[in-house]
Order: sequence, then C-alpha cells, then structure tokens
Amino acid sequence: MDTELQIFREYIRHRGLRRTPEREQILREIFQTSGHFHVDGLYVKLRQQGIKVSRASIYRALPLFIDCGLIREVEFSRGQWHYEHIYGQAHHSHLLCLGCGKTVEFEEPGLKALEKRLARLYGFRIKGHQLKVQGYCASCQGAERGPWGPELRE
Amino acid sequence: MDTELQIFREYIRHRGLRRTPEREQILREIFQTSGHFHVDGLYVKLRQQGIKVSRASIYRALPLFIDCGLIREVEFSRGQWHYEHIYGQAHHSHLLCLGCGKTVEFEEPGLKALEKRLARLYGFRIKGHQLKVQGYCASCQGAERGPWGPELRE
DNA sequence: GTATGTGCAAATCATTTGCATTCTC
DNA sequence: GAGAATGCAAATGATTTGCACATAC
Repeated sequence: MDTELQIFREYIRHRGLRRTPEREQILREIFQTSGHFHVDGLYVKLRQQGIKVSRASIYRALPLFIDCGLIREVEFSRGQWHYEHIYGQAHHSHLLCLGCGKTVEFEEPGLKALEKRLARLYGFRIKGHQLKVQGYCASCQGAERGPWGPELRE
Repeated sequence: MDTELQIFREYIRHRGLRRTPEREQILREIFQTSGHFHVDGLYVKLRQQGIKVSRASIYRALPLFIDCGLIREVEFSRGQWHYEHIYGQAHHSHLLCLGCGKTVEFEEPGLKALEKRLARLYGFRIKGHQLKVQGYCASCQGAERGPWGPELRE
C-alpha cells in the first residue's frame, strides 16, 4: 500500500534530503489517483482537500519522484505534459488519437531486444525509451483530414 | 534539387494560401542545412545572409512545412525542440546520449509491423510514430550516475 | 480591392527562480 | 543553529497573438 512512500523515504535518506510533509502529501495524492495526472490538476486536487502546497513545491518535488523511479513524464501532444506512475507497472507505450485525444496503453516486448541491439551496435548503455504512436481511433476516422485536407492541428 | 520548393508551392496552391518570398526563403535555408535545426538557429542564419524574416514568420511557416510532409518536429530532451527534413529520407528514430547530447539515428523496420498490429487490435488508422531511446554513449559511461548517484538532470 | 501575410511589440503560459521565512535534522 | 525546503511573487523564455501596414491574387 505505502510502498511508494517507503521507496521515497529511502531515497530521501540516501540523498541526504529532508523529509517534509509537503513532498509526502504530494506523493500520496499522486498515488491515490490512478492513471495520468498533470501539475495543475494535482495542485487543484490538493487544494480541494484543504492541503496547502504551492505549485512551486510540486514543480520541485516531481523531479525527485522521477529520479527514484516512481513516476515518469509523458508528452501526449506538443507541450502537453502528463505524468504517470511507473512503480509496479509494466513499461508501456502510448497510442494516441489525433482526433479526440484518447490514449491506449500497450506493451511492446520487442523493444527490449531493440535496446540490446542498439547497445551492442553503438556502444551505448541504454537507460530507457519512449514510443508514441499516433492515429485516428475508430470513432474519429470520419473527421480525419485527408491529404492536405480540412484542418490540421497536431 | 528544388523538389521541396515544388512540393511546397503545390501545397500552397492546394490550400489556397499565398506564395510569399519569406516562406520560400525560410524553406530554402532549411534545405540548405543538413540534419537538424532549431528556430533560433534558423533565424540567425537567415539574418547573417541579410535575409530579413521575423521570428514570427518562421513560427508561422513551420507548421506549413510540417503539414506538407517536408519536415518533422523532434524533441531531444524536455523543451528542446528541433526540426529535421523528412522529404526523401527514410523514417528513423533517435538514440540520445544523456551525458553529452550526442544523437544517433537508426532505422527500425519492425515498427511498421507494430503499427499494423495496433491498427488491427484497436481499430486505429495509424498516422505515424516516434521512438526515442536514451542512454550513455561509450565516452560518457564513466560520468554516468549510478543508482541515485551523483546527479541527475534529464 | 480584398483577404492574407508580415513585422513588431505586447501578451501568454508553463515553468523556474530569488528571497525572506519556516522547518528538519 | 545551519542548511534545506517552502511560498510568494517576480523573472524567464519560447511561442503566440493583435494590429497596422504591405503584398499576392
């Protein structure tokens, strides 16, 4: 249940940082929500619960959570940053609908093999990858723009 | 040689837009440079040649070039947007060094098959994908941070 | 002639930062 | 008590936008 918190405390200790209620409240809120979240939504949800944390503290806390492997950043479309839990989750990629913004998560085991191949080929020590696939979902295929069609905005 | 320009003019005509020297100068500059470029670099290079185009016009022109399939946006690390030609180029992915920022381009034919599979599985009409792999290149592996090691900044 | 495109400077918007105050260790 | 972390408000920086003028069709 609170494994994330434990991991975080462990991390804080290792780095000689300080354990503050703000950081832990933010972390709790993140793990109470399932799926993706973004900074402002997080800020609002905290406020609604009467928890007073500044946006600045959120911005300062997120890199720590990322650093200890609890969450990860994803960008759905340009400038649209979201975060998602990764602790205890299988690594997945995203399929995005350009029409309605729907996202589907999928796993692609073949990418592990690709990483190995790249490591060998280019002498890299691979740390990770991100794959994003875009298209139009079943219900948006009508509105899809043709070749230089009606409109385009990513 | 000037195929890009032809494609662009064709596109302009199709969309009922106007053919302006600014847009074409920007396009020429882009295709005179090989590899990646970013907005500010482009702006400076144009100025250096005595070509006066405002940043605003560049920002307004790039979506057109993207729309007609001449260039593509890539984000190397958070907020670091680059553009690259795609006309006449094989689709490729990027391998990035987290230490020195070096980038390696590679092709991964398997992703086409993945797109097909996703299309069938989720009923999407796939438009494209982006894959980014990160790691440390041979010369940066010493400076690499361990588990919660020295430093991390994407 | 009209609608589009351009340049400029001002507006945006998410994120970062400086600084005085408050907390952890 | 010293160094970190917080909150606030101001700074940043890339991109966008409003508007007056220029220009393509």
